[in-house]
Amino acid sequence: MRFSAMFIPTLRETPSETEAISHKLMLRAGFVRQLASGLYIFLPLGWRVMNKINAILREEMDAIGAQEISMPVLHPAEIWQQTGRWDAIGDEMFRLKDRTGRDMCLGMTHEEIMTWLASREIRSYRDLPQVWYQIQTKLRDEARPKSGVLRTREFIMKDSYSFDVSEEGLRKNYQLHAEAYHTIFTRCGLKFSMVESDPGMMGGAISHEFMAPSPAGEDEIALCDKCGYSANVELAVSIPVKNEPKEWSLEEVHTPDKRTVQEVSNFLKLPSSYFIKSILVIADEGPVIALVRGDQELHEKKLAKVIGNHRPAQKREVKEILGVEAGFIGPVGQTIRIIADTSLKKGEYVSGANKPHYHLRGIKAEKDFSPEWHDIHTAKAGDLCAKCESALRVERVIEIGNIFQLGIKYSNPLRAFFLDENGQEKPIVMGSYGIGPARIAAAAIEQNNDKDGIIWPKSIAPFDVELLPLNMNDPKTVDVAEKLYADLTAMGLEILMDDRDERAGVKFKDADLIGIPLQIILGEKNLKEGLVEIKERKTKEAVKVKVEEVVERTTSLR
RNA sequence: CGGGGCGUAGCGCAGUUUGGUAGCGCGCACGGUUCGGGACCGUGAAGUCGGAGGUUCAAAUCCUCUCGCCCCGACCA
Repeated sequence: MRFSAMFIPTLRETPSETEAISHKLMLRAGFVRQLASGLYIFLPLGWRVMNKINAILREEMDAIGAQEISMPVLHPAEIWQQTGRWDAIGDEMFRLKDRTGRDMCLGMTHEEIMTWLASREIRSYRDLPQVWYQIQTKLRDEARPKSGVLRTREFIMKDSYSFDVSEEGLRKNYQLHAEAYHTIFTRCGLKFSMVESDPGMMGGAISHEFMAPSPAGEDEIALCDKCGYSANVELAVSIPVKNEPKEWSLEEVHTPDKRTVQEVSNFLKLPSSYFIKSILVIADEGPVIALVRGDQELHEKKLAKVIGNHRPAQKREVKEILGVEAGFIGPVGQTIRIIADTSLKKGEYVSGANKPHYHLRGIKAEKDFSPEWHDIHTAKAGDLCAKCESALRVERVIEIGNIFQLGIKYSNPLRAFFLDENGQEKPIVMGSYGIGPARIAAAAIEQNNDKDGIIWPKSIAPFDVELLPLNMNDPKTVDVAEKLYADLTAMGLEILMDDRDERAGVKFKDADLIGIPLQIILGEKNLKEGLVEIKERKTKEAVKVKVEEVVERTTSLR
């Protein structure tokens, strides 16, 4: 491609109202433009990258026997009503009516439609297994689109669905997908981890997420370098570092106006890990006290799994229900339901005395209070791995893919049944598997950039090589450039030739910004000696090479 | 949905406090000089100041309403 013939609107200045590096660089380098909040236009360069990624997705999906199909984006409501998600999902679903008044929605995902197809077409165990996938647009009315292409309202997703006769078949397809995903992300040049994840509303028992480390991410994962344990902090379990034992007998201590853990900790000159944080929440069943150690944070979702929907109590409610203001509540002598984090089972603690301006020191679990024990704290860096007790690391990550074992959650309500060898009717056992190609692109930029711009991994770069004939008014430069362009193209390389009548500086700046992995620089002086420069975008290292050797050297570097 | 910020030329911004009829840099067009890391000189085009209503002799500026975008949080199948 000739630069002059391609629409590459680079920007010298960073548009304001952008935060994520990938967002800034995609805009500046002319890969995307924003249409509205959470809606992006992919320009020629951006679309080339997307297609590179999609080609890898297709190759690896085909390699595990998945078959590409294409499903509508507009769905009738009935199918979503049958699985209950029409009602379970709120404002995030785009809904509309057709001209006859029929309820419709725009697909946020395709479990329902894929299962509908299976329910109509799959009758016998002989028809199974099947794996179907598509690379298709999804629409979600996100509460908060953000970070450029990372969280949008309309996005392309590679989604595949496996259909099996048994759990065993599902596990096999699940495993195949996990392996394919490893290959895909490795090929795309990403650093990533596969972690245990919370299936959430997707349903099913087991799910994993593929996470690319980046400060622009929205999730956090806990990692153990020793035993390899890795999980989304949504469900990661950890053991807080143990306290030195204390020889305390139970006694009240006067703590005038000291309410927060921090205040009492400073006042008593005791680390916050010796305190019990008592948090009153209002659940559907009524008030519940949640206890976590003073240096830990309560994990709302873990607590929700135990007591269901709940909200923090207001200050006024604390006083009404417990008879003492929030700063001085504690577990001892309570009659309402108490859920305590398991890390409090051992040790001696300080907590509120349920009496204004007093705390109790020397509290022991089971002796002074008897709660229900659950893991309800948030795993944090420095906590110990629940499996091998070495220190955990916590990393911010971008979710680039996920895999779910759905089981019969969708096949049952949609009556996707088959007859087994014995003529027995059984629901198809399903899995679903997603990858966001735009997130791969964004994560690749987040992980590979410098002050000058993007540094694309070779596999997903919009072009293999950028040719930079510096002076388009020099006939020799143009001749050599045209020849190299033709020869390299003939070798199967994709070349972007900056044939614009621009100054050298402009071409260099744009080339670095756009981030094509190899630059071949044709300067007048070098050409007089029969030389050109081959420069790696990543290292900025350049070698001078004879014109005749360029094709060979370039193909070997690629 | 809660909190905060911002809408002035394609982009980045000043002007708003204290009303007086819109400006700078980049980009763009044309001419000339330049030509290995975002050149220089000159000329020029380009803005219903997000929108609607109001106050006023006069509104980018003050008031009311409204739309949009960004950030933090909640949410995220």
